[in-house]
Amino acid sequence: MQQSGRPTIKDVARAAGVSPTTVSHALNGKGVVRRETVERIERVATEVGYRPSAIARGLQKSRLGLLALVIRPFHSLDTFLPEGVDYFLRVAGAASLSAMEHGYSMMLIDDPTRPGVPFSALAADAYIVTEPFENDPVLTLLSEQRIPFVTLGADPARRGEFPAIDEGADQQTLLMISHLAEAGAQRIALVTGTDRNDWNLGSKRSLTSWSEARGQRPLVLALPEAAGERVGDAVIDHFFGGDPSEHPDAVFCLTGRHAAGVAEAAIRRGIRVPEDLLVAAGSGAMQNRTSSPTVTTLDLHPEESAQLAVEVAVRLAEGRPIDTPIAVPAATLDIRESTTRA
Amino acid sequence: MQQSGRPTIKDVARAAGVSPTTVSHALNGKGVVRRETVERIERVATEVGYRPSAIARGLQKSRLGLLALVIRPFHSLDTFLPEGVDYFLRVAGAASLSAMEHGYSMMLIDDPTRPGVPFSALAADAYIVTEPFENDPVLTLLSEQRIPFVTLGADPARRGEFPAIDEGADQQTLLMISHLAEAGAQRIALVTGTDRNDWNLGSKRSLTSWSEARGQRPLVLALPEAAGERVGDAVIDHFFGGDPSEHPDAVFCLTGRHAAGVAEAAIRRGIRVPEDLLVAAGSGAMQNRTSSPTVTTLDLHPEESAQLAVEVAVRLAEGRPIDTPIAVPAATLDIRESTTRA
DNA sequence: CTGAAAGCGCTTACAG
DNA sequence: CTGAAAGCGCTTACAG
Repeated sequence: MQQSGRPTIKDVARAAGVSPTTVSHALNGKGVVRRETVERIERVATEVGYRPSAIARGLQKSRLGLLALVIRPFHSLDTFLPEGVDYFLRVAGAASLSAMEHGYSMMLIDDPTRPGVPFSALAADAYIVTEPFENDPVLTLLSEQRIPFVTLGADPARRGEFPAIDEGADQQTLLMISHLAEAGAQRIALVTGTDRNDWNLGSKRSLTSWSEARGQRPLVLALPEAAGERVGDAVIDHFFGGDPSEHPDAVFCLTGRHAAGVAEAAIRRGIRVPEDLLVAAGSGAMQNRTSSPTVTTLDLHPEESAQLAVEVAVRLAEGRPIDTPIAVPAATLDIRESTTRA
Repeated sequence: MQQSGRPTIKDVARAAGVSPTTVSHALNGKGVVRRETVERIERVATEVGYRPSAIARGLQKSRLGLLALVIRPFHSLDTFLPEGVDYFLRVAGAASLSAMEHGYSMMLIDDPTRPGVPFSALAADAYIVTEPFENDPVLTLLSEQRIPFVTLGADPARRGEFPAIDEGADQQTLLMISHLAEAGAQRIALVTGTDRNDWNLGSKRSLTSWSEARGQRPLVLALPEAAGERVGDAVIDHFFGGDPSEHPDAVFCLTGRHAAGVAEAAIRRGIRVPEDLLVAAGSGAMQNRTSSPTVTTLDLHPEESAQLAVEVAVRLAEGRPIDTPIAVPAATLDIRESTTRA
């Protein structure tokens, strides 16, 4: 029956005394097969432990039932994911679960344009690319190969060219700026990461124009995402080094860990939070809710976005139309102690 | 050339004026092909944007270059991953990265024994199953189908039957018990989760025999993992309700979030931590390092374990022998304020 | 050095 | 209602 490996459709056919065609029909509910035959085939199939090969089937339809999530900053997050970088992992978890609900599996991959990537890394039916870089080569590759994809956040240089779940980082930044201003901030500094994605670039643009509209020199500093809390002193040194009239009274860090470090460093150096300095984060890290003071963050709703991305990816994989523009979950504020003055 | 979809090996062959066989040989460095021919074929291949189909290739070798990570408590973690459940996500991240380094992609899947799972969920070359349940049907399925797998933690009912990265939860528990005893604990209570995995069952066994050896009635309580910090009051009520001579002076919670809740509830109710009560966690959550007091945890080294699991899975997928027993990274202690008396 | 043929395990017109 | 045949895109003996 099964000489070396798994039983195939032929084994089932032989054991049931029918042709492979009929087995296929019976098991897939295609064509017309007599009731009894179907039942016999099903019985035999489970007896011999038959399980159709996803690969062989994939070859027909050139679809594997596989989605891929490209976490763009995977490597800048460091070989081992630092604790507290919740955002991408929450996206990955939600996306995987959601994919299964749609009948797909989800692959987690790094950059598929690197030489020597596994072939399987390009075998997915559709791709979700999180936080693409400016002119991201991954998007270029996928679109050249006509492989369907959707991005989570836009390629800042090619916004609108590709399907995207994208509220716009500038939009999100504005939400936080307004909150800080309402909370009393006159001079807001921004700390971004260094990856050239929309999240970093768009926020900078947004803060810059806000500052300039008020006749202020924009206070912006870019520091590596992976540096985490360690950036605290560097940020304080940078913004509180020179002319006191140029000191910010609020610091908005795009990453939660940067914000945690800044709040800690400020307090350690006698700058009270929130009395002297408001501190807020773009993408919340766990410690922002437990630190003292707790830190105000944006909630980017990673799970909802991931679910939406999966939905779009599935439609693309199946060649079905997508609703455009895609309605995106809007960022909301989690207001905490660090921006709440008594 | 490429009528509807991607170019195939035939398109390349035609464009290069050779047979598909020669293209295959040239591109894979198999057989003997003249230098110039190889170069011409390579040139043509990139010109037409040819990329071999991982699926077709997979059909030959019945290998896709795909690994799968089955996160067993995926659903008990809830549809959306609660923040702070670091452990499994760190495993997932490290495993995905490590897989790519070995030339494989990594799929994240939920229970592949559920009816209606995508076929692709069973198409991986080898599986990693994290924290299998007692007599886990996933392991039964995989082993029946002769699909290679390795577990992260053992099936408590079938320890030793399958390849496993497994230090043994009882071992790990003992490490923490010793620490608590050294820190002055006389009576240690244990709070486990409710999944029937080795982590929960082995710890209970370990604490039970330790208590009984000292002539004490074991203090053990099982509460759902997903309840998180909310269990705090229930735990305090349970252990501090009755006879004061039976009150614990240390609580060891297997999950970090349980521990965070217990410490918070204790303090709120006038039980000082660590003076009156030591609190510790098995698997650290982020907030354990930032809460006040910070909470002592075990470090289970999820990244190293994940890497090791990938290595084993790859060997299994390729039919290579594995070193047994597998040398496992030992849990270590992260001693913090909650178990440090002045 | 190169290619025709068979085959991997399925599905899908098509014919009976 | 059932099956023989072709084909999905590759690889791999084998023959020339």
